[in-house]
Formats: sequence, structure tokens, C-alpha cells
Amino acid sequence: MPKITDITLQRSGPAAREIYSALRHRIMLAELMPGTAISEVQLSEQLGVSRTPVREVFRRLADEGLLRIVPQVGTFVAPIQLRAVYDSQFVRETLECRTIVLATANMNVRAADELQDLLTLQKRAIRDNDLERFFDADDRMHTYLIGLGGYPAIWDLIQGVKAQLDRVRYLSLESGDWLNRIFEQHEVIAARVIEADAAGAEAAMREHLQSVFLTIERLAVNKPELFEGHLGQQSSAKSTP
Amino acid sequence: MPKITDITLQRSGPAAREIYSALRHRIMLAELMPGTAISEVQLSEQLGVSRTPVREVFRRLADEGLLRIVPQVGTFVAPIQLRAVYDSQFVRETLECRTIVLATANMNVRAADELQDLLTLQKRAIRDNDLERFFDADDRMHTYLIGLGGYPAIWDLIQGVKAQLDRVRYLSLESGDWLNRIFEQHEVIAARVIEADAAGAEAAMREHLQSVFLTIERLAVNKPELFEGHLGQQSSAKSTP
DNA sequence: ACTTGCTTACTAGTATACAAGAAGAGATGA
DNA sequence: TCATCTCTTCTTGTATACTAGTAAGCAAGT
Repeated sequence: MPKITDITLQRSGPAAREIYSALRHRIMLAELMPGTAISEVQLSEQLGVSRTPVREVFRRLADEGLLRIVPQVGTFVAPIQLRAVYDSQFVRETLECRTIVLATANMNVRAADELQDLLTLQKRAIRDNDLERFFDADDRMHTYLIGLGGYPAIWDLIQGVKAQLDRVRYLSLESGDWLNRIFEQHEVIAARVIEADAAGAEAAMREHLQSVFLTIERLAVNKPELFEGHLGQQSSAKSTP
Repeated sequence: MPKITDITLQRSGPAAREIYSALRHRIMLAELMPGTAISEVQLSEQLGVSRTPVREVFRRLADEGLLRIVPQVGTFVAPIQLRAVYDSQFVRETLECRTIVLATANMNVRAADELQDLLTLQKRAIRDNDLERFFDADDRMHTYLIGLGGYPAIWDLIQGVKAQLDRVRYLSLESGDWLNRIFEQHEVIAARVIEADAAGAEAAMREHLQSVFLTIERLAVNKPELFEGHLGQQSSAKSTP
């Protein structure tokens, strides 16, 4: 006769985790625009759970700067603060430019193959014009390079600050042209790392990150309504559809 | 006849925030040792509130890596992972060495006065042998230098990763000797920044942060029982006193 | 027509109740 | 004496009820 502990295979699963991923995804892809009001009750009913797990998710997203909780008033998708975007860029550039120097020191054949594979993934995503898949492969390449530098956990930290950057990236709807340019930069970075050219790799990485940042800055000028203080008056706030 | 809203002067205040600060403080100062079990019910009764706010605090501290929540088993003060300490050191050194270069470019008379004042605070804390006050003044100096670099928000990020470092610092019970050495390093850093010597300031900062790290590494060797995987079996776990 | 005051509907914060699982104590059997 | 099973008691996860505060809508008075 099996012990009770043996049956614990089909766990109901942490509902909160699912909700977190889903909601975060919707915010990142701007399916939920900045300023949009989100009700705990409404969302919990929509998902068929109670307020408690939804509430925990709200708290976490608020800590990440993606939601803004106003006591006794409501919860809103946070506006994109240009200040935070600049800070994110600074942190990311500083850390990645340092780690890639370390990465060149740990170079080997297997790593070269891995980088080649990641480049191939990106090329295919561009061919299929699949923005989300390209960003995913992009992330994986940066992740791998950071791990190669010897501090894989740094990526989690970058992931956190990168959230504000990525929100704008998705909004900017970068065209195939830009994707190709990003891909070419990735190729240069990979080449420099593979040939263990520390200074060259660092320069290539810095140029790459800064050029991505420029497209973001451009959007900030073209669509200023998405940024800064478009909260406080939630005049244009709409409920979740 | 007064409105109902007029009587609402004595607000109870956000209980969760208070609990967060208090509990975090107790963990940081190692009043609660790694591995210690903390019960939601027990703490909520002790504080005279319900489980809900306590639960939110637990979640946040778990996200920061200070608590470890094991479903259906318990919540424990997280062990200090040497890996995380190394990562923290790397991030902090990388970011602060970059920001201090920027700080030298923004130097002015008022900033020099401020740095002098902060050094005075530290000297007095050492004289009074007040470790906590010294660490506080220490933090304020680093905060100011980062702000002077033009990215004040970066400090919040460093604060987050620094948590793991500070836990060890408090545990190491640095003596007056060490405090004096740290103070001297601060003096050198301030001097280099004031005379706008970017390279010198960066070097001084790097040496400073690495020397602090060395004392931490030393403790990790001397008291290995506080580190790594001392959870899972909470054999030595005690309840909150 | 406009202002003032109150009612109402909605919000997040908190408290409490219930459910599910894990671990240890103790009984029961060999 | 030792192993095994069961039950009690703990834990966190979830659901629901209640409190307090905000803001907008409505109605009465000017």
C-alpha cells in the first residue's frame, strides 16, 4: 500500500504563477496600454479564482514597476517612465559590457557552436517575420553570453530592469529592416567573442545596446502620450476588455 | 453635522509596510538566523494583525531572497548563498565603479561639502563604536556618489542585491580596526572625486569594495554553517522567540 | 443655472474560514 | 526491538466576508 506522499503527482499547481506570467505578458506586449485600470475583482472572476492570488500578482507587478496601485482607488498599468528607461539602459550596458569581456576569456569550441546556433534561430525568426520569436532568441543569446562570463544569475537582474525597455521595444514594432540590423550586430559580437577579442567584443556590445536604445528614444519622442505622468487623473482609463 | 470623512484623522496606517521594515531589519541584523522557521500565524498573532499583511510581507522578502517559502511546510530565513554573495559583489563593483567616473565629471563645491559632512558622520560613528550608524553613513555616502553620477535610481537596485552582502557584514561583527580602514578608504575616494580624478576615484572605489568583500569571504570560510544548503531538513530550525 | 451636500457604487486593505498537504508522535503488529 | 501504519497537528494556499476611503452621480437649495 503506497504512502500518502507517493500520490502527490498531479498538483493543482500554483495558480498565482500562471496569472503572473499571463498578466505580465499582456502588459509587456502592450495588450494592456499604460493607464488602463485593472480591477482585482473583475480579473479574479474572469480567471475563476479568488482575489487573493490575483492580489499577490498585483503586488509583485507593482514592485517591478509594471503596475501602479493606488489605495482605495484602483490599480492601473504603469506609464512608461522615460527616467526608468534611461536607468535600465545604463545598468544593462554597464553590466553586459563587463560580462562580455569575461566571456571572451572563457571561450571554447562548444560555446562557438552554441553562438552559431543562436544566430541561426534569429535568422529564421526574421525570415518568418516573427517578432516575438526573434526577441526570444535575442534574449537567449544575451543570456548565454552572460553565463559564459561566469555570472549567469546576472541575467535575472537584467531581466528585471529590462522590463521597461522591452515594453517600448514591443510598442515600437520594429520592422524587418531593424531586425536585420540587430542581427548583423549580433553577428559581429559573436565573431569578436569567438576570436577572443575582448576590446572588440565590448565595443560591439556597447554599440549594439546603444543603437537599440536609440530606437526606443525615437519612439519616446514620436508617441509621448505613452510616457510619464498619464496617471493621477485616470480620465482616459478604460476597464479591461 | 460633520461628515463621516471628517472623523478619519487617526488612520491606522499601512500595517504591511511597518511589518516589512521590521522583519527585514531583524533578518539583516541576523537577529533571525538563517534556517529559523517563521510562522505566518505566530507572527500575525504576535503583531496583532491578520495573516494577510504578514503573508504579503513574506512574499516580498522571499522575492528578495531573504525568506524561503516551502508550500505546506513552512517559511524559513534563507541561508546565505555564497553564489549570490559573489554575484552581488560583481554587480555592485561594476555599477559603482562606472558611476563614480561619471560623478567626478559632475563635481562642484556643494558636493565637496556634502562629502566632507558624510565623512564626519562616519568618524563620529566609529568614535562611538556604533556599527549600525556607521553602516548607515556608509550607505549614505555611496548613495550620494551614485546620485552625483546622474543615476540616483541605481542605488535602489544596488540596495536590492546588497542585501546578501550586508547580512554577512553584520554577522562578521567588523571591529573598530576594520571600520577605521574602511573610513580611510572612504577618505581616499572622496579626495579623488573632489579633485575630479576619474581614474583614481575608480581605482579607489574598486579597491574599497573588494577589500570589504574579502572580509566577507573570510567569514564564509570561518563560519560555513551559515551558508549554502542548510535548509530542506530544518532539523536545527527554531521558532521565533 | 449653479453650487452644495449627501448617497451610492466601487476600490484596496484587512480579517477570518476552509482546504490540502507534509511531518512527526504514537499505536499496533511482527 | 524495530518497522509500519494511522492520526493529530502543524504549515501554506485559497476563498470569502467585512472595513474604510475615494469619487462620481444625484438631488435639493440658492
